[in-house]
Amino acid sequence: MSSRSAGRGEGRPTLEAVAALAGVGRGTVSRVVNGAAGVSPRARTAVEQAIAELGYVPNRAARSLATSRADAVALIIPETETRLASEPFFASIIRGVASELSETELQLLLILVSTERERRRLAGFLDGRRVDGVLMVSVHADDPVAELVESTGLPTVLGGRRSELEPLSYVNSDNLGGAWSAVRHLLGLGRRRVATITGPLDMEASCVRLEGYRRALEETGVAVEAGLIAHGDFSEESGERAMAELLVREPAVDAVFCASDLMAAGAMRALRQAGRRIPTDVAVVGFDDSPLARHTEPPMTTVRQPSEEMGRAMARLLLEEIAAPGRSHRQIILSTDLVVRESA
Amino acid sequence: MSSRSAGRGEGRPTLEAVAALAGVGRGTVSRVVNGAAGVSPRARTAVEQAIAELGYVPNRAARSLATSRADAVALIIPETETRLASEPFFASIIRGVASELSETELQLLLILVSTERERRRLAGFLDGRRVDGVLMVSVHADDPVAELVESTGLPTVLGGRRSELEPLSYVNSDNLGGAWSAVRHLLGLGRRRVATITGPLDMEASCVRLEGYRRALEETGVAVEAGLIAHGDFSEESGERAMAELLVREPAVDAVFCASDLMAAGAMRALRQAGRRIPTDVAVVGFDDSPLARHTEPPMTTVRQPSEEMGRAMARLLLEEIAAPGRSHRQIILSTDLVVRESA
DNA sequence: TCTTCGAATGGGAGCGCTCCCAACTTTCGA
DNA sequence: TCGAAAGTTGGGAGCGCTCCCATTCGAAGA
Repeated sequence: MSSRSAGRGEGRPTLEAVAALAGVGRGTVSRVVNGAAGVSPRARTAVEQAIAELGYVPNRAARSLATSRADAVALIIPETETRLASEPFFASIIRGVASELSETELQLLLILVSTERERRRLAGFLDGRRVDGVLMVSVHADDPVAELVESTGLPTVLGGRRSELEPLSYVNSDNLGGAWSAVRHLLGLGRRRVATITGPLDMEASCVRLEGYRRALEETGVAVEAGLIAHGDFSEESGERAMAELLVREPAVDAVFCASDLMAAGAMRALRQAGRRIPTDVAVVGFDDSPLARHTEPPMTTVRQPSEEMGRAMARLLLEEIAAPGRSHRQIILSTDLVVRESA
Repeated sequence: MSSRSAGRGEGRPTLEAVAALAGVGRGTVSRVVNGAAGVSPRARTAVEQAIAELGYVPNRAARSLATSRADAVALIIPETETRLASEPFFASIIRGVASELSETELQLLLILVSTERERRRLAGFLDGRRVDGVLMVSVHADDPVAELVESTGLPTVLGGRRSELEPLSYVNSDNLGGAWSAVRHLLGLGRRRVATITGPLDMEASCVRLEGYRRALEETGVAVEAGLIAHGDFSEESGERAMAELLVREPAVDAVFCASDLMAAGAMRALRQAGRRIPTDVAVVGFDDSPLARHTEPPMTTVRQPSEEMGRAMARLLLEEIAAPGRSHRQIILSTDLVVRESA
């Protein structure tokens, strides 16, 4: 009605315009738009018609301002370009999160943090209350980013945990069981000099996979030897290097369990260079079941972790946490399973 | 000053609170926060101190509402889960975009569109003016998503183009040159029965790569034979299938240029199954230089396209377009180069 | 027919920020 | 010494929505 808005020409239709056209008040339109109860069928119809006619779409900034909700969640990936691109794990997580979120009104903000600058920027961002919750994957033990997020008090769900007493909600895959079954498989094949290449030990997943390796060995009465344990950082190069070391240290090694497919691929390369046949001389098992595992020569036996489902579960948990902020934190463990191909 | 805000306890500090503490007006604080000129050094200092003391962070929703800017851009990926996870190309694009954007105040919204529902949701979203601009990759010729985006009139930059007369701004890699040099390399190796496995022909990149193949052949005086051209859809399976077909149709084939690494990996598998040695019997070249290319057996010769740089360039172009909406559209072509490994 | 109570409704009062203009200072040249 | 010009500053008026309360309208019960 105000001559002001009439004079502004091309502005998009507002709630007020819809109300005017439908011949009702703003409150009623708002109720209809938000699906609130207490609107007569007649009014509802009139409003819906007006909305359709005007092509009205609510202005989110205005809504956010009024409700102090952001209608968005952030997915934080504190990793380098290399890992992001080389590990399909992240893409799967993203996909899972996105698909779960697509059922809701929430937007997905992607935040990659690799430099110190980006970390500082993140701090300001989170304080600006631009998101209702945070998802974060690939958390290292003393990750300053994780601590930053935790300190904001925003609803948060991690993919993986920082330690056994992780205070935040998280979704994890059964790393222990996965590693255990991989090594059991190797032992079942009659291998007795079973080595392992671990991931970075400041990540809980790495430690737990190592623990699974240990337990499988112990259970079978095979001694755990320090010489059979080498360390990597999940990258292919580190796997290659670690395998080369193992070969020097323990020439009799006849199997190796790697904490990631990428490292397993590196290990396979090192083995090939050393003239060892896979799996005849040395059996290899990876972890992740990334697409890569099917391309190696021979195709890799590996532990599948349901990464897309992890993303979905993370999103679901976050939604719950946003809905009921008081509730205590929860965790979800997703099971893994061994995919037997030809490398072991 | 208002007793209201005093009574509200834990609300985050507002512009007004900063103004009160600094002993200046709202306008002055706003100017300082936004780096506008016309603030005396004294006032500026006082405001900065107050900001630091209060830990003030501007509320973005309020700013958006007042300025009708969203301070965010969307990256739309209209692809299936499979491609997203299996092609590191997307991850690199994301990384490039994110890193370029981290220099600015803009947020990155990631939108994956695979289902019809998601597409409809996207429409409402874009109309809601929740972003200042749109980035979109993997555009197919008659992509309804692209048309949707185009119809919104939002500043838009594509990764790849839909056709030669693409009206929107875009960043592309030199598909023609890349394919050309790959095939020239094969010919230089003395191969004469050079096949190609194309990508989906509703994508311009696929057509152009095929055109590069043709030209290289023609220039060298080698006839282009329909029988040597097989079609895939960028997936590994399609590459395997296409290679199998080729082997049946043209048993004498001695080289194959594949429009993606993934298809090349599939082709290699088919060759292996057929008992052909790579590259002795059949040389293979891929396209992308994805991490995968280094893992195949033998390591794959492929055309590198600078995907992260593509993401960066897209973001830069979009920033320009947002800053100067009137300007005519632009395009950037990034060069590709051949990475020679062992498969050719 | 009159009262009572719940359902439906309109619209004021913000949410926190930017924009812009009027007003106030300072600084200079005449 | 005075006025103009330039530099600063404060704060009103929104941006479009939600929240909430006062009001209105009906229908059911007495």
